[in-house]
Formats: sequence, structure tokens, C-alpha cells
Amino acid sequence: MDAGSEERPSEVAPSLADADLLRTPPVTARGIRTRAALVAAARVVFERDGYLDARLVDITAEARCSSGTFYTYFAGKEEVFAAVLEVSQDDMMHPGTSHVPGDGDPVAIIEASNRAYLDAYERNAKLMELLEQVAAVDARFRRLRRNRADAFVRRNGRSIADLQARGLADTGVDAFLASLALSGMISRLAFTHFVVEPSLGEPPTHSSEDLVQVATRLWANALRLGLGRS
Amino acid sequence: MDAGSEERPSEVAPSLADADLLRTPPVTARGIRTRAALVAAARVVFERDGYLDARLVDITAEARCSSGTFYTYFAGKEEVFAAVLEVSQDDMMHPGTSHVPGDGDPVAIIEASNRAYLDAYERNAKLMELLEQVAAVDARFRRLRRNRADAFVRRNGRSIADLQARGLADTGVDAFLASLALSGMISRLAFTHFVVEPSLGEPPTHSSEDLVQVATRLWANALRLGLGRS
Amino acid sequence: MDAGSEERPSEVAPSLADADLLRTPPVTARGIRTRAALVAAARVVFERDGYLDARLVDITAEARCSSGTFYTYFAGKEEVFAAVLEVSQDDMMHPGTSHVPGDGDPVAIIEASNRAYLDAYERNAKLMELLEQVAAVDARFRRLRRNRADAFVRRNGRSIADLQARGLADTGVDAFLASLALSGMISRLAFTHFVVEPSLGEPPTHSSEDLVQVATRLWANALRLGLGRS
Amino acid sequence: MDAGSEERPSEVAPSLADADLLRTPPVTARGIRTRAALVAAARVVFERDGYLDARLVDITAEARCSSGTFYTYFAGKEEVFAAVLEVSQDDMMHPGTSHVPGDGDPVAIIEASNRAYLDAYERNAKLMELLEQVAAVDARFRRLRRNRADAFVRRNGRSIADLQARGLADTGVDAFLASLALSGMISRLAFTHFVVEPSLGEPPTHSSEDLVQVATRLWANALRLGLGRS
DNA sequence: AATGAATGAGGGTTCATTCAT
DNA sequence: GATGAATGAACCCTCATTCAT
Repeated sequence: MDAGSEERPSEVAPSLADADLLRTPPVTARGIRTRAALVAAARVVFERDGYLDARLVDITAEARCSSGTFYTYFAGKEEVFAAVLEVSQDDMMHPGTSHVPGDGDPVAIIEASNRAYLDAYERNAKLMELLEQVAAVDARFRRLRRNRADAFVRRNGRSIADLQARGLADTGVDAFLASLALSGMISRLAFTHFVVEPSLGEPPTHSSEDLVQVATRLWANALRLGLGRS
Repeated sequence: MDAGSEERPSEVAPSLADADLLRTPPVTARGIRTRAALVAAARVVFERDGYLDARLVDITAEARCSSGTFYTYFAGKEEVFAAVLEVSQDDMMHPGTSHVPGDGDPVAIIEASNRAYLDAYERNAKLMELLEQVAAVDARFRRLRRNRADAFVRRNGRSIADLQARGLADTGVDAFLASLALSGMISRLAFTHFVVEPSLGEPPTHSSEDLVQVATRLWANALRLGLGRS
Repeated sequence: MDAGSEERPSEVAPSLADADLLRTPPVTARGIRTRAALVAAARVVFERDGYLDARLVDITAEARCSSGTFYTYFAGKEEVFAAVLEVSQDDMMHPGTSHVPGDGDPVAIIEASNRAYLDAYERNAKLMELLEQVAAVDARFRRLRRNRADAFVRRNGRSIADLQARGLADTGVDAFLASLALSGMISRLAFTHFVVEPSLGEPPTHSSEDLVQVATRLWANALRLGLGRS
Repeated sequence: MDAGSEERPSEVAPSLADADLLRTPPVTARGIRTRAALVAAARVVFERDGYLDARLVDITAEARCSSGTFYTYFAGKEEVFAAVLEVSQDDMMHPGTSHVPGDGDPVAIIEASNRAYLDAYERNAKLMELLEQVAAVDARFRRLRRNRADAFVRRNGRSIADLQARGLADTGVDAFLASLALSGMISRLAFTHFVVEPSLGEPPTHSSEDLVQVATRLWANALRLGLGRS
């Protein structure tokens, strides 16, 4: 589904975070270093303690700087968190479908896309968990999460509409609504598998690959791919 | 999918909340009244202010009792919240599929089930939002949410297995995994529609009925229902 | 030193506790039972949790009665504690020198007295610890402790004065002051041995008998007993 | 008895309080000033209200700083109290025997030592009372009190052993046990005289000098000093 | 740019005591 | 006499944010 995606990475990212949550970057070399140290430290602390339990003083301690310095770069916890999220932005939005087969087999494309999504989710699982946490509390991050999801849904919607136009997919469903449902399905699978289960200390019930397979099959079935010919 | 479900309401409900989160109930009539008033007040306050911003004094004020009285019945915020959730437990677990057509048409059953689920979700939307909030913060509620979801997934999984056994559904997917994906799909649709969108102040993009229709169609397609005959 | 002690048990006890701290006893059989249960329960709870950490509700729970009932018999924690102490009163004030040799050897009498004191202290060690705790906080019990100590000092002082009068003891010290010092010496030894060391989880550094021997020897030496003859 | 004592003040002091009860000291001059103000204020409040009744806000008010500042330097009441005690540590452990006669008369040395001890006790009477209070409640201070006492007992024990070795003291008692008893005797005298009696509002029954005299006489007698010659 | 000490409002929690039943 | 639910004052402690150095 990523195929034919012509958005530039920057289409989504800056409009989400920068506008509302980020301030102007430092100019001096030292400033850049300090800011980077703070963002890195914040990620460590957030991932370790969770967003709500993370204290600014822990972050500054981790970054080996004083409390006051923090405010040179960020207005508060939310802002550092936005900066931390920015790092994962591109990876989540453009997972880089590694081995898409050259032939245009729609099912193979879906499978590759699903695998790429789950892989990216796994790489950023802690951050996704944090985003979930923060979105439950802060409307600005609710919107950010919303926008990310939307971009994903729209992209998949375009793929589905394309398949429908080519007579390959069930035209009995609205492409966008179908994408909303199916994108949600894969996203929820990822959340359950990479965030919920580990956080409950349970051994994983399935392999990632199982999820890819079942999601792909259900997705293909749901769109009736391959049935049009018969 | 609810068809043939023989679990008693108590199969799930008490094992979730009671065990970990509730203390001994009051014995006198007055005590029962006071406790009920506190639970009702807590629901009001939680729904108004959110879990994290809810203060115990607001709850006791709403219940017209003193702070101390609160601790006669609950050990803290978490415990009242568990009591509040208990109220919605049965409604969410056994939505009572209103008008299931008698003819046993699998697609009609799925549609009825999906509609019942979304209706129940709508009725308890605020509570679901709260549960999401609390689960992001408290592992005990993460587990409770987990158990609820599990019961739902298992029930749907049994329905799917049944359809497969009767030669009506695609046997190329594991019934439980398919249920995990499809149950998650509908659950996520409900969350997005009844929780996320309203909380962002957006006008709803679709009607509930749209969601029922698309979910049912995708679900039926995904299982290849009705294709066996042709 | 107990020899010749003509006080009745009641000489000291009531004047200490009753006057200030105890109220009129119950009359009915049930009342007497309940009160006794509360006193016993209080001792259990005090010894287990310490005076300050003991909560009235723990005492009533232990006594298997309601909070309200407590106030039928006692005005508060202090008053039950006074009632608990009363039980040990006689034992501490009149340890009942078990095997005093009849021959009137002063040193043997001192030894028997010291042994009796340490034995009684051991029997009531927990209560002595509690009294120390409460006396540190409540002036009324400071006075009670004072009165108990005083009675002990005066009794020993009379013994010393008697020995001096009989030309057996050093007349270079005031009998009462000597008693103050020596009684304090034995009392402090007991406190250190039976209260402090156990409460620090240390293995006892000496046997009780060691303490009896050294205390007796030092006491006899201090009064120069047995030197008058030479 | 202090004679020949070669311990440095630091032998005991830091190992008691610092290890368990103190956190990292401030680095800036302002920080040092503020911390000192808090310790001074704490002493005032503790001596005025007692340990248990002392409220942190009273201390911070007395120190003219905010509640929050308190926690920059101490983890709680116990920790300030440890800091307050530290001040008296050296004075109590090394009272600085003012006018020890140059001739090595053992009795004169004992007398000087006792006088120095009582003087130091008087100077720190309020603190000793507080330590008694806190030790009744908090095991860490029970240990601290224990360690202080031990150091005193061991030092006196060495003196006694020395006198025994020189053939001047009764060898019929274990030097350490004798020290335990006699050190306890003087310590208890001091406690009774400087803490208990004043706290009961009683006029002092004796002068400090009386206590020095009687303690010295009994101590000397107990060790049979001066009898060896005859 | 960096420091780190100072701030102070605000909420959770305890528990002795009362009193209607 | 006994009950046990209701009371509510009191206090500790956290931590984001500021600002003089």
C-alpha cells in the first residue's frame, strides 16, 4: 500500500509537532549538544518511568545538567515529550517497506506493508505506549495521535480505492471506511502484541509473523482480492 | 456471535474487579446507601474531570459526605473506580443482542452483534475513555481491560470456529487469531468513533450505522461467509 | 532489702493510677467481661505495635467489640494503658523475693533482691518498654514512672540506712542518695538488658545471672559491706 | 577515666548519624546557610514542642523558609533531628574534663570525669530528653543512643581495666561489666536529675555537686579503690 | 548558557471520638 | 450495654517553575 506514496516525510511530521509543541532550536554548538542530551535523557526516563511518573529533575539529572537549563530549551514536560516523539515520527510514518516484490501482486504488497508496519511498531513500542499514555491525558497529543493515524488511514484508503478502481477489490464498501476499519485492525493488533502483553508480563501468545499472516489474509479476504476474476 | 454463549455473567465480572480491588461491603442499610452514593458521585466526577484530575474531596462533596467516610468503603481512587466500572461490566460483556433474527443467517447475526457492541460502547463511552486513561497508568486496570477484551475475543472466536466447522467460513485462518484481529477492529472503530472523535471536538465523520455496515461487510468478507455456497 | 518492708500492695498502686487515670468500674457481669477483654486486647496490641502506633480500632477488633463500646469503659488510649499497667503494678513493686536466706547476711539479701528485681523486669519487659515510651510523651505516665521508681529508691534507701545504723555500711554517703544511684544502676542494667538489646535485635551480651553477680558485688562494695569487720 | 583516651572525635560520631540519616550536603554558600538555619530552627522547635509534636511547618517558619526548602536538605523529621543531635555529639562524647588534677589520683580522676559528664549532660539536657523520646519510637535512634552509650561504657571499661592491672581496683569483677553498671549509674542519675525532675516541675532535690560526690564515692568504693594500700 | 536553591499551593490520608439505632 | 457508620481537622510531602548568581 505504500506503493505510489508520494508524500515527503515532512508532509506530516512538522505539521503535527512543530506547530504546537516545539520552540525554536538553539544556535550554538553547545546549545545543540545540551538540547540533544536532554531529549535523549527524556526518552530514557520516559521509557523507564512512564510519562506521568517522569520528573523533570530525573531528566536533567540523566542529562547531567541543572533544572534551570531545561527551561532554556523546553517549556515543560509536554514539549520534551513532543521532541522525543519527533525522533520516531519518520520511522512510524514511512517504515520503508523493505522487500516489496516487484510484481504488483496486491496481496504481496499488503503483506509487505503489514510486516513493515509491525516491524516499525516493534522498534517504537515503548514510544507508542507512551503516546497512548499521554494521549489519554493531553488533548494535544490526542490530536497528534489522531493525525498520525489519519495519515495512515488515508494512505491505505488510497490503495484500496486504487484496487477498487482496477476492479480488483470489493466495491461494496467505501474505501476510506474500509481503511479505517482495517488500519485500526492492524494497529490494534500491534498495540496488543507489542505494548499490552509485555506490560502485563505475559509471554507473547503469537509470533509477529502469525499476526502478519492473519492480518494479511483477513485484509485480502475483506476486500475480496483475487475473487473478482472468478 | 453471541448465539450459543452460555457463560453466566459472573464468569468474568467478579474475577476481574472484586478479587484485587474491592474491600468488604457494608452491612447496615445506611452503609449500603452511603457506599452507593459514593460510587454514583465518583462516576459523575470521573466523567466530568477525568480520572487523574478527579479529587477525592470532589467525590465526597458530590456524595455529600465527609472525606473520612470515603475511606470506610474504599482504599483510594483506584478502588472507587473499580466499583464504578463494575456497574458497566455486565452491560459491556453481555450487551443483549436486541433483535437477532431467528433464521440463523450468520451475516445477520454478525450484524446484530456488531450493532449491539457499538450500542453498548456508546452507552458506556465515557467509562471506556476513563478505562483507557487508567489502564495507561495502572497495571491492575490494564489487566482488567485485558480480561474484558479476552472474554470478547474468545466468545467471537468460538463463533468463528463454529462457522468453520459448519463449512461456512474460511478455514485458512486460525479462529482465535481471526477473532483477535476482527474483535480488535470493531473495538478500535468504537473507540475512535465514540471516544477519540468527540474528545477532539470534531463532528462525527460517520454514523454508527455506517460503522455497523462496514464492519459487518468486512467481517463477513474476511471469513468468506456466503462464498462457500457459490 | 525487701526485708522489713511493711507497705501493703495498695499503698502505692492506687495512688498512682486510679486517682488520675481510671474511672469507675462496671457493675454488671457482661460489663466486667467486656472491660477485661478490652484490657487484655490492649495489652496485646500495645505489646505488638507499641503505644503510639496502637490504634483504638485495633484494640476493639482484638477484643471483638465495637469502637463505641470502648468509650463505655475508657476515656481514651491513655486510660486503657493505665489499666494495662495496673496488672503489672504489684509484680513490679513486690517481686516476692523467692528464696531469701534466713540468716540475714546483707550481701545475700542484696543478691536476692537484685535477682528478684531482674526477674520481675524480665517478666514485664514489654510493659516496661511501653512505659518508657509513654513516659517520654505523657507527663502523667512520667509521674507514674517516677512514683514507682521513688518507692523502689525509698525502700532500698531504708535498707541502706538500716545497714549504716547497724555499722555494716559506709556512713560516708547519704543513704537516700546512695539508694538513688544504686537503684538506678540496677534499673538501668535491666532496661539495657531486657529492653534495649532485644529491641535492637542483638544477641544478649550477658546472662541475667552475670548482671545479678556484678550488680551485687558493686553494690556491696559501694556500701563497703563486710569491710567494717576487718 | 578519660585519661589515656586516644580516640579521635570522629571515631564514633560520624558512624552514628551520617551513615544512615544524612543526605548530601549543599554546595553553595547560600545552601550551607539555609541548611544551618533549618538545623538551628529545628533545635528550637524540638526543644520547645518535643519531637512528636514538632511540625515541619513550625521549623520552616522558624527558619524563615518555605516547606519545600526543608526537603532540599532533609528527608523528614528524623533526618533533621539527626542533624540537630550531631551538634551535641562531640560535646557529649568528649566533655573536655576541665580541671583534672595533674597527680594521677584515681579517685580525683573519677571525680573530674563524673563532674564533666554531668556538666555536659546539663548543657545538653533538652537534647538528651529528646533523644530519649525519639529512641522510644525510632529504632535508628535507639541504635544511635546505644552506640553513644557503648562508647562511654567502653572508655570507662578501659580505665577500670587499667586500674585493675595496676593493682588498684577490685579484680573480682569484669571490667566491662563493672563499667556497664557504673556508667549506667551515672547516666541514670543525670537523666533523673536533669531531665525527669525538671519535666515534672519539681524543685531539684539535690545539687549537681551532691550527685558528683555520691557517684564518685560509690564508684570508688565499688572498685575498692584505695583499699589495696591498707 | 548554565546553575541549583527556593518556592508554595494542593491533595491524600488517618483516626480518635460521637451518637443514632 | 453494644453497635459501627460518620465525622473532619490536621499534616506531610511533591515537584514544576523561577531567578539571582
